[in-house]
Amino acid sequence: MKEQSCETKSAEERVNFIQQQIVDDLQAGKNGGLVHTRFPPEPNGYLHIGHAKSICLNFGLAKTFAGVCNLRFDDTNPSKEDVEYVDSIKEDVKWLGFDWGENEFFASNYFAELHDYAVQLIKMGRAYVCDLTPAEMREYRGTLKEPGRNSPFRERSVAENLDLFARMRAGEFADGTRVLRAKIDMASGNMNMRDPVIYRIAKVPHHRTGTQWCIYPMYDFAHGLSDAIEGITHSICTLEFEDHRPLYDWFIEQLQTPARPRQIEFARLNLSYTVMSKRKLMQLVDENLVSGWDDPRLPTLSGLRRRGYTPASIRNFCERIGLAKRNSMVDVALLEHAVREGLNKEAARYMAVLRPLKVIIENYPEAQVEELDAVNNPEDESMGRRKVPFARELYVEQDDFMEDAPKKFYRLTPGREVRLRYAYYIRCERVEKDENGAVTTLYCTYDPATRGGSSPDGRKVKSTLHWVAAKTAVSAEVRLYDRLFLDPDPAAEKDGASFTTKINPDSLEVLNDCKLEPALAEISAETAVQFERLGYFIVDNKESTPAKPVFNRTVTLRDNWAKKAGNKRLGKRR
RNA sequence: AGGGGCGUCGUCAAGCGGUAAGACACAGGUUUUUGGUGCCUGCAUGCGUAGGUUCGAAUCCUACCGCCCCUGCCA
Repeated sequence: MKEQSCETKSAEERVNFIQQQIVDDLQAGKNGGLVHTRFPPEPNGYLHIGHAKSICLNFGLAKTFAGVCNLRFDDTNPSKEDVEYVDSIKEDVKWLGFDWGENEFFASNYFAELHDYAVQLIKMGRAYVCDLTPAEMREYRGTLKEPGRNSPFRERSVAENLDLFARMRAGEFADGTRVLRAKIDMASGNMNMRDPVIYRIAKVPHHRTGTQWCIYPMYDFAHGLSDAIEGITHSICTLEFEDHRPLYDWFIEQLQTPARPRQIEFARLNLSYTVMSKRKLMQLVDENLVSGWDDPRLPTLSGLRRRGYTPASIRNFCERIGLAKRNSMVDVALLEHAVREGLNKEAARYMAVLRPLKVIIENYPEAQVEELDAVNNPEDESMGRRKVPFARELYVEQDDFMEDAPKKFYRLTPGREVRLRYAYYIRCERVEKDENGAVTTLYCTYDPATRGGSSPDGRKVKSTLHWVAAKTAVSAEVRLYDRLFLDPDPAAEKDGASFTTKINPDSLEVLNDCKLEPALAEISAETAVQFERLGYFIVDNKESTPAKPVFNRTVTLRDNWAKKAGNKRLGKRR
């Protein structure tokens, strides 16, 4: 052991606790050396970044152990599920970058087998039909501190149970009048073992099996047995299912399934400044607090996609957050870091002015237009260069000019010379204001010797501004997104106030008169770009048109100036 | 008569009896035609608390304390 500690594992080789357990199983010779996982969403909502953690985990495990990962829809409750969701789930998993090949399954495909397993349990005397009402059943169940009582129907004969269950299936009884229960232990400290319901009557058409069934299996019964049917070796789920594990094992043990899957639990992802539960996401959508499941402020995969997050950045994020069993809250700053890191390398740079301020270069020839040379991505030579038109009338950012500038402000101010990126040094000579005293136009002069952005005399300039030539500018709408909630943990509702009261009123700001350099008109809806000095943006995949381009801000660039200035007026959220 | 889990930096997270990795955040510095990027530096004598075992404890033992989950015919 001493020897091993000498060759300590590198960060790359370090494994999380689930990988460790799989390695242990493999070394113990279990499952014939195979690893087979599954990602089992219920098609009753859209996937979010918490699901991404699970997807990356399950598909990742399969990959590292040369195994397989199934996509299985856990569709055992037709009243809540819909094909709309199965379609969106498939799209999202694919987009995230995972391929389940032929391994697309549905728990509903196993309804016949599951039914047979239930019959088998009845024959073994391990399941019975119970006529208690839901209220009665609750009463019989006991409480956390007190044992439950046996149902008066617990000792029905096998023959009677078989008959009743067959008639349940045949549709003879109304919803809620009878259930099939496993006969385990009403006195168990684990509530899940107090004769859990395994089948209920629901005369509801199923999105895949139609009206073929009017009884549907419960999660605990269906899930583990579906795992067994598919030959899953490691069934990864979240912490709240930890005390369902004895039940999971019980069904598999009783029914002596050929495959013996093992359930392992991990802590689900919580992200600061957002909500992750399907119920809460659904509420935001239903109450029109957001524009839909793909609202760019939501942590849904469709929302993140529309916001401009890349699959790679999300996978990267999932890699970095680690895996453990303690409940935790990951700082959304880590997600933002992951997307900036990726986009810094990949995104082409362009110039766009969000809040235009007119600049007139008085000594620049009236009709002249120059094509100036610009680098597409300083991080990646191979992305080449482009031409940007420059002319007498330009727009710069309102934030980049201050008439009475504090000493630390080194952008444009009267009398000061700054650089227009890839263009010239200009000096602000005077300003024009409207009747309210607001600056409307900057009159500047340029130095023709500084073409390209550097001066032959080596003269320094305090800052470099982005700009767009007025004549050739493309007008666009730009949507500035910020975190949806003011509270780092809106779901906690500590003060008793609903999470919906903590929505950030500034989570969306729509700018209608933005000016883009012409090259931006050609950008496709899938291509992330950087607006220099502002952030990363993407064409809105729903509402942008060639006539009226719409860009969404994915994330701002880090901004030390705004941080230091510590105030909004000086351009905090640009 | 309760059962099941979890406590290591502001936030995640390694650590598996040999003397506290890493990331994000934060704070400095430096480079820079993006106040971006990159680079450098700093950031737990401490691992929920208290005892114990040991040459040696975040790791083992005991007792406390704190937090999360469980009483759907949801998953």
